[in-house]
Amino acid sequence: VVGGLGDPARRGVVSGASAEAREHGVDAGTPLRLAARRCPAAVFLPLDAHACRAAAREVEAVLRSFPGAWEIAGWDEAYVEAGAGDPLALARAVQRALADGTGLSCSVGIGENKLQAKVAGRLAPPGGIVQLDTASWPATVGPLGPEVLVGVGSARGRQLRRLGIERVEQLAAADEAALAVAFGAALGPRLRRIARGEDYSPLVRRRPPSRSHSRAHTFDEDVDDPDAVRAAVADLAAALARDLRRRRRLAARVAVTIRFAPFETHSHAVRIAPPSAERDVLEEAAGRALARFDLRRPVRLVGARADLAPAAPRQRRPRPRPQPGPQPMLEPYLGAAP
DNA sequence: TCTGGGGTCCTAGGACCC
DNA sequence: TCTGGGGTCCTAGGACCC
Repeated sequence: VVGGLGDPARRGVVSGASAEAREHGVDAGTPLRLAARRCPAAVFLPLDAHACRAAAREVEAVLRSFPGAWEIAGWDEAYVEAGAGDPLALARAVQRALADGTGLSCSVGIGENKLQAKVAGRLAPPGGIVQLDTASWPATVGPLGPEVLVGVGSARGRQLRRLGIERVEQLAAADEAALAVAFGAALGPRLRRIARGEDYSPLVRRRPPSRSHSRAHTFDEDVDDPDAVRAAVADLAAALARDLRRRRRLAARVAVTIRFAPFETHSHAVRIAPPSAERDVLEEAAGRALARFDLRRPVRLVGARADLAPAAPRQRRPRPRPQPGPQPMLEPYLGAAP
């Protein structure tokens, strides 16, 4: 069982578990303490982010060797464009290349768009391949619970069931106006399109620059000393400043999150002008945000987030110097008046 | 049972402006 | 004194993803 610090006595959740552990009801997301109770014989290992990142890069290198467009969608997920070729043959070739190049196995989902491919991947057994298309979608996915869809987790699944929608095919046929009332004008109709396997999102070859960066820490035991909370937030702000300087990004806003026991989460944010990655500036801003909380309750988690100023544009060729000669005259500014 | 860490996106509501 | 009808922007919270 891999997860957290690898110590089931400490707070953390399971990242991944062997088939043997999964038979005991230990799966990704299971609290480590519960995992130890369900499967006392399990060996617990810490999540090794460096090893995971290194493996992800190896996988990426293998995918790059294929001619089609590809999109990296996380540490253990990617899309490859099959083009006009046989997608099943491509899937097998990807699996072989990954096994040869990295020793890793993967499951593959095939679809006519990213949504179908992803849902197919969810249905595939470890190391297996599942193919979906618009024609087979209703029979294969229709009878399943809505949580199989991307964008429907436990909360929306619960809400759908409250509306009497227990299967994907019911969501696909649901009244659009009713969905808009329940989920919002944009999200409601979109959920219905997802249930129909409709998706026109393009492959994203280049990851856009990140919009935020955050750090958080859950205490092993709830903390009711406000000074200890303040110290933890200051540490997070300092770590954030280091991260931002390494990434050459600036914070335009700093938000502090406090999760009170047992599990109630709130956040406050303050603006930083001009944007900065200086430790003092971020610490001061985090302190101001934290001051808006009433800390007379035990705290379970502290978090600090930087909302990033737009990334500096990449260096380009120097622009040609402005031509000498008459400059265009500026429009005289006229005050708005009725 | 007791719920991590790092992200993104969407929505509701309020402030503010004309 | 009690009050419209557009907008936009910001914040906080929630849901989802891996």
